[in-house]
Amino acid sequence: MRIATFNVNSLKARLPIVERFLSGAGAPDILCLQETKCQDAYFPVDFFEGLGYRCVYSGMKSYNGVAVVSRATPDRVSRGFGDGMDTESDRARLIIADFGDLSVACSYVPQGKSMDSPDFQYKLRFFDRLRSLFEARFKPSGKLLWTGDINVAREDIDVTHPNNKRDHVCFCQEAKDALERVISWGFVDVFRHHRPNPGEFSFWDYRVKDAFERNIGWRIDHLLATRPLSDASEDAYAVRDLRALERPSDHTAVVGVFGL
DNA sequence: ATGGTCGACTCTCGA
Repeated sequence: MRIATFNVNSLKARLPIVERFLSGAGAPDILCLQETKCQDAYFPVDFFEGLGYRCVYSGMKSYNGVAVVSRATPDRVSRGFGDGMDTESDRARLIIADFGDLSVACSYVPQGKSMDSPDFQYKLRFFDRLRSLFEARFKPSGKLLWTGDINVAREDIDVTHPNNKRDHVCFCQEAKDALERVISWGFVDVFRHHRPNPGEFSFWDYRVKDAFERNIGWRIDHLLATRPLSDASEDAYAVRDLRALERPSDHTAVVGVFGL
């Protein structure tokens, strides 16, 4: 089965691209969406059901918003961390869906704005809360995929110009350390396992001229799998075709193929 | 290359 993650930067604006992705060859069985920017009351349920998919979602006005779209109906869904401290933003940034013994955590990790911003502290806390949630609800010996826009590039090969980004909220050591503390709970970077070479990106900044054409990008959308799940992984790839369509998102979809 | 653009929504913010 295929599991994909895609930061759509407004679901409404990207419906034609999502439709193409879900209708074509290699359509994912499970698609995790971020930055839907869509309130729950307006989520396009009928659009997805018309394509043969179920959907669960957690959005808010204007910003954030995540969803899990799937051919199968999830057995259980949770929104936010459920730690008694959830804000509207938290609930619109994390949704977990269970499909039998497979759990899929779809997250939109806060970007952080700048290292001296309170938003950056929120980002660091977000990672800590994710680790606590994984510790409490899951086991590294189970099948869990943590995916989404994680907003951290792990290594120098995950960005085009690493030396210009040492103070960036998505590349500074503090952010990397926070991500690594979650990964060290028991995740394998499935995409990097299958694609060891530089130049594999999932995000190209709109503000950089011809960023996609020149491949000036970042790998910040991740597929992180517990060992039993990564052992079942057969391939992973970024769907560059979606960027060739009209009005592309600044991210593209990243797909993992699993022998499940 | 965070100078730049894009989307949602207010006339600016977040990314």
